[in-house]
Amino acid sequence: MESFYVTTPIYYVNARPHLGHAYSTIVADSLVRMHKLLGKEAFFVTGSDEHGDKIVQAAEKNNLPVKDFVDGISGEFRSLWPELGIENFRFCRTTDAAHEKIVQEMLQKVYDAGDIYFGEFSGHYCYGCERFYTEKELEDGCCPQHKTKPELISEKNYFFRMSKYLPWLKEYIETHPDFIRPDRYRAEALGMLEAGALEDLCISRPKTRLTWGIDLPFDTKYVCYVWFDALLTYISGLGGPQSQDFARYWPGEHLVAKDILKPHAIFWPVMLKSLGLPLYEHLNVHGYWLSKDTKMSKSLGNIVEPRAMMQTYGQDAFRYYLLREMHFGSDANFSEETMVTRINSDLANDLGNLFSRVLSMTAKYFSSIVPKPAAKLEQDKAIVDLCVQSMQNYVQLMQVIRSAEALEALWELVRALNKYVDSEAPWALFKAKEMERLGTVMYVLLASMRKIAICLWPVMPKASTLMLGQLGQKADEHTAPVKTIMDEITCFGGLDAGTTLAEKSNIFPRIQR
RNA sequence: CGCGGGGUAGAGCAGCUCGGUAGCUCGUCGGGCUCAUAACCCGGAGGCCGCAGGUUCAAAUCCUGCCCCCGCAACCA
Repeated sequence: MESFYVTTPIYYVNARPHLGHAYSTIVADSLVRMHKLLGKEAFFVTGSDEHGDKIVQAAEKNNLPVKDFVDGISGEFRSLWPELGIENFRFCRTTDAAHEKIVQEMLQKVYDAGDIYFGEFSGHYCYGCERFYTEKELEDGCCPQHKTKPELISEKNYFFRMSKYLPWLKEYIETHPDFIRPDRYRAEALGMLEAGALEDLCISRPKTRLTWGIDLPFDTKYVCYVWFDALLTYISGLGGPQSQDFARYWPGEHLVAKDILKPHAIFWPVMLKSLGLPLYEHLNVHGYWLSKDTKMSKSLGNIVEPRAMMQTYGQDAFRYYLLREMHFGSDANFSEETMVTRINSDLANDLGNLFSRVLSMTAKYFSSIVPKPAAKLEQDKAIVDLCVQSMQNYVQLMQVIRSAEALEALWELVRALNKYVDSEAPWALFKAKEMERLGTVMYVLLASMRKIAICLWPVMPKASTLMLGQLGQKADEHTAPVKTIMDEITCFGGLDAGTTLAEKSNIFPRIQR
């Protein structure tokens, strides 16, 4: 059986989960479900990044021991996902003993390969902030926080010979056009390399400054830099390079937001190269959810709570909205108003109403039993063709994480079916007692609806399951409804005549404003 | 000249790689149907495609300049 592996970022636990985290993770889940629908074995790794300065500071602010603090936030992340219909994941914490062990092994390996050296670094250090500032961050030569002059201090640290691999990386990105996608972020990454401004990466922090981290195996007076630690989760989540899962699932896909492009586009490939491991397949970079064209932030008070949205609008509708509204790569605006519009027009009016009208007609005309189709006319064949077309586009686009376009492609079919109902006017056929023709029309509709329900499982697992149930199909939200969707694309049947259906349907009620 | 993205109907977006009737969703106006969740279907109105030049028989699409918005800018999640 083929396999598929994807990761979300390993979320930094200095704050609670917000909309952006939810989006990344929902995309990962829908992608995994899509691949399961293609008959593959698939899962994703997500988790929490728990080391570093910021965490220690956040814990202090909350008057909690660091361990208690990270346990709390990490737990919040972990428990949120199932509420959003997200499953098929392994949740990894950078404080897990297994992870720490692998990080140390990897550090030792890079060290032994001669890619780590001990050197001196000097910079503007603010004792108040306990961090270095760059020239440009300083305001009139002073720390922007404390308005004091930072001290120019030198510190001995371990450096990773990143520069050695940068020419290779540049060429790799140039010769692999979709290694980083969409294209704009590939250009951005090349820009970082172009500038020639990247130097070797400092991968240690002296314990005099920070103890909350993983010890360097070759010098216990230092802990590991958080990114070096966190990125390795993508491998430790599989059990490390020696594991069976690694052999089976690596290389996989990465899913990140644009703010962490650099570590994933530059640091990580170089680390993998130095470790002698295969590079990931693709780095898939998405944009930000904005609120009124502005970045969401705690200080502005425009943070969107995913749990609250889910509770108000429902898990499926929330997932649909996020996956339909954001064109992967670009920023998108989040607002409840546009969400309600989407839910009402796409889900209630187009899809929900289609189910409602067709099921109630089948109840009226055929006592809710799937009729046997007779010979198909031109207009019926057109629907069958469109089914193939839409599903092909949908599956193809979902795989490259263009869910907005994918859903658009599927909705072409939904709209065409509503149109077909109108043009074929089953109620007129019924009045004219043309039962054979009526049976064909209803069959075409019901069989198409079944296809749509199957397609939607990755996006709306609960609704998909409900729809399939109403169509007399066995389904549950945790298991892909068919062995492989490819078989469904090539053959229009799949719904047996004689199947008993639900008498009515109200899966997506309109939201009254 | 730091890097990158963007400026297309009232709103949100696609089209730009490979020039040739400007497209989609929502909204709006008019009509149709009656199976349905006041839903569905058809038709209309609405755009000098940021500005100014250039190339071309022809430019939203290629080139040049300018204006405006947004993000990023070496240990920062």
